Formats: sequence, structure tokens, C-alpha cells
Amino acid sequence: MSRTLANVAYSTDEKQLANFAKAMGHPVRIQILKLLNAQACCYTGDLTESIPLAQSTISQHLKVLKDAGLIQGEILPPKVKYCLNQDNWTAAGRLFKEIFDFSLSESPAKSCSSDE
Amino acid sequence: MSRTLANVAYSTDEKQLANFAKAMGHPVRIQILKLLNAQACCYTGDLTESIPLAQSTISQHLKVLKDAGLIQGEILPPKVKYCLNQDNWTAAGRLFKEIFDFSLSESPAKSCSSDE
DNA sequence: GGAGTTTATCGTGAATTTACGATAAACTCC
DNA sequence: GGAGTTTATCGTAAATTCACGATAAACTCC
Repeated sequence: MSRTLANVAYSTDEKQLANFAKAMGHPVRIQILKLLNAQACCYTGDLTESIPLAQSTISQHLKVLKDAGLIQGEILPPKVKYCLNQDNWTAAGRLFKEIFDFSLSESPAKSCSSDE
Repeated sequence: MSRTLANVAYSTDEKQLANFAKAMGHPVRIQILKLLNAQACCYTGDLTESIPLAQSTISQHLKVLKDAGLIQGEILPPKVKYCLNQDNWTAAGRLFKEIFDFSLSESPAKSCSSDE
């Protein structure tokens, strides 16, 4: 950490949105989210069957999604059942909607205007 | 690359969405996108003023956003004016809307049902 | 208690990301 | 042509990511 503040104070929303986006920044994790979205829940084993990656790799991706708060795991021995974390999933959807919808609510022209 | 295919064939949409999400996976880049969204366009210099990071760092973040297709730069010597890439921005918005809205269009109960 | 099942964690290596300062590139204006 | 302005790129170092195999942990069932 040098003189320029690497510890900038971003707004909570910006951090949250970036956090969610980062977790979604891999095609395998998108696939997992889509699967969970489509069929409510599933086990790690189900994923290792439909995704041709090592079991440890998939477990790692699940951890990323869990750490970001997008999914949650219910331990149900000897398996673990994963579902979307509905609260955070909804929150993420709202944040994305917010940033994308903003463009629509503004003036439609949106030309590059002011130069200095 | 070993025997398990690291070169899995993801759907184009999944790759696109992951690509956009990854580019959005940093608070500074979210901030930049918000700024561009709010005021149509701006110059690199404007950003270096409002974001306390080295100019080279911000330029790098701009490159990430540009490579992902979310923004575009019009070179206007000696400055460069950045705007959202409206087409891709809209496409990204649609992809995010798609994956998040899916949950809403489905059965509201969404309980963890089928166990094997 | 031992065998089997399922999943997370550890250790590792290659690649990518993030930040910086320094430098080059492109162009204007005197 | 030279000084000044603005921005991208290079080089670098530290940290993180992504994939793997091997191993440990947790629990069931015989």
C-alpha cells in the first residue's frame, strides 16, 4: 500500500454489486446458478455429473458462490444440498436491475455531449 | 490441459454473461460504469480526478471494460472520450435480466424437493 | 468397528489480476 | 521543431484464480 489510497471507500452497493458480479464471472458458475435456478436445489454429485471438471474444482466453484452469498448449502449426510440463497439472489437481481435500468430511465438520446 | 476437458463447451450466452460479469467484478469498474451511465461520456482525466488511483491503473480498468465490450473509446486528441457501448450494454442487461427474472417466473414456492 | 459414499480441504503449479512508477505515443500550440 | 497535455503501454511485484490429484472429514450401513 503506497501513498495513493488503495483502500478507497466505495459505496456499499458498489462493493456488493462487484462482489456478486465477480462471483458470476466464470461460465461454470453461471451454469451452476442456472441449474439451481431451474431445479431449486441439487447435490454436488449432480453437478460433477453434468459438468466435466474434477470434483474438487466444482467444490471450489461452489465455495466461491457460497462465499459471495449467492448460494447456500444444507448439509444432509452424506451429501450436501445446494440451493440459491433467495434473499441475496433477489438483492443481486435488484442491484443489477438498478444499474442497467438506469440507462432506460434517462434521456433516450444519450449522445456524447459536453466537452470541456 | 489434462484429460478432463478444461475446454468445455459452454453456451454462448453463458460465456457472454460470465464475460460481462467478470468485467463488472471490481468496485472501481462499477463506479466507472455508473459514471458513464450518469453522464453519457467522460475522459480518462475526469476519472483520475474522481477516483484516487494511479492514472495507469484506471487506464487498465478502462481496458478491461473495453475488452469486455461494455464501453468504447473515441480518440479525440489529446484526450480519449469514453462512453458505454450501448449495444453491448443493452445485451448485458438482457442477459442479467434473463437469469434473475427466471426465478420470478417460476413457481413461487421453490422449496427443496426432489431427493434421490 | 470397518467398508463405502459423498464432499470439502490441502498442496501445487500455471495463469491472471491488481496496483504502481516510468516511459512512450499522439497530438496541439507556440 | 520543441514544450506541454493526455493517455496507453511496459515492466514489475504481490495477490488471487483456476485446475488438478490426493487426502481428510462426516456420516450410513453392515
